[in-house]
Amino acid sequence: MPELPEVEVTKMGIAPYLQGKSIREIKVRQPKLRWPVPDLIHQAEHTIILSIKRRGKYLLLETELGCIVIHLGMSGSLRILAPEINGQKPPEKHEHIDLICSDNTILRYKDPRRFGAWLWQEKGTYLSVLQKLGVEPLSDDFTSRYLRHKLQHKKIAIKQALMDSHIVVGIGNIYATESLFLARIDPRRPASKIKLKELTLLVDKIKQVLTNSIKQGGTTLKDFTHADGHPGYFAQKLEIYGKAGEECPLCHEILQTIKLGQRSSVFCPHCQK
DNA sequence: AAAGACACCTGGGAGC
DNA sequence: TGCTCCCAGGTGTCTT
Repeated sequence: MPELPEVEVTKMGIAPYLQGKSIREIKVRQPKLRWPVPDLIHQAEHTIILSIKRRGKYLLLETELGCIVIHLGMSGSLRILAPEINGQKPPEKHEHIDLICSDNTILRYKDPRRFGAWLWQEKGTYLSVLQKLGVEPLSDDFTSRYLRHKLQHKKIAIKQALMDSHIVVGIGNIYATESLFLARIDPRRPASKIKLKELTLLVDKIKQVLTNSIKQGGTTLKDFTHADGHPGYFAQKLEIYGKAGEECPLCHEILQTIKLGQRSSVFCPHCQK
């Protein structure tokens, strides 16, 4: 499930193959994603990919006329088919979109659950989904003071607040679970009740976990052109995510699982207060 | 304004 | 082995 590190690694993986290339054609085999793929996306055809950026979990392919905005949802992945490496493989099941460059390099999008999105943001206009996003967790704007300000009237659990992209982007269930464990904060606590000192530690752990994860993913970049379609990132080394019922790595008590905002949450009742 | 529920979708695992 | 059931997950939108 792609969270910020996976999207960042994807960006780094595909950028060298796409930057400066001309888009010959965008082939949409399955337009029914989270939102229908807009016809206007074809405006990107015959333009140059100027740069590839990331905002939250969105990838932005910038052209002269606007931006192709890609979200991987929870099962989406991108890979590169380069003519000299793996040629022109026919698309397989769930490979919904090809972005074909004039030199025959293909950016191929696969998304079995179709929770992802391909959108078009015309130059000078702004998609509301992008406008509403909160701060980047790895930027200097993401501080304990910012969090305290955003959370001061929030009664929801701190874990849900961390996963709210209007507050801070890119943190999903995995990294929210992990960073709260590392900061030893109980995920159920009301967001407004977390002390500034705890928020400082939490912000620090979030940045640390995301940075480490990007570093690990960066070692597997070559996989973006592997013929088997491996998306180029692997399960990261996680402390407690997905380990309910196992022992806490710190105190060896049994890790508990609860539902917070319809999402399962693992935590250690002994270490996280 | 804030919080909770819900929808979207498919693969995979559990249980029978 | 094969069927059914349930769950996972991101996030916008609708309801309370």
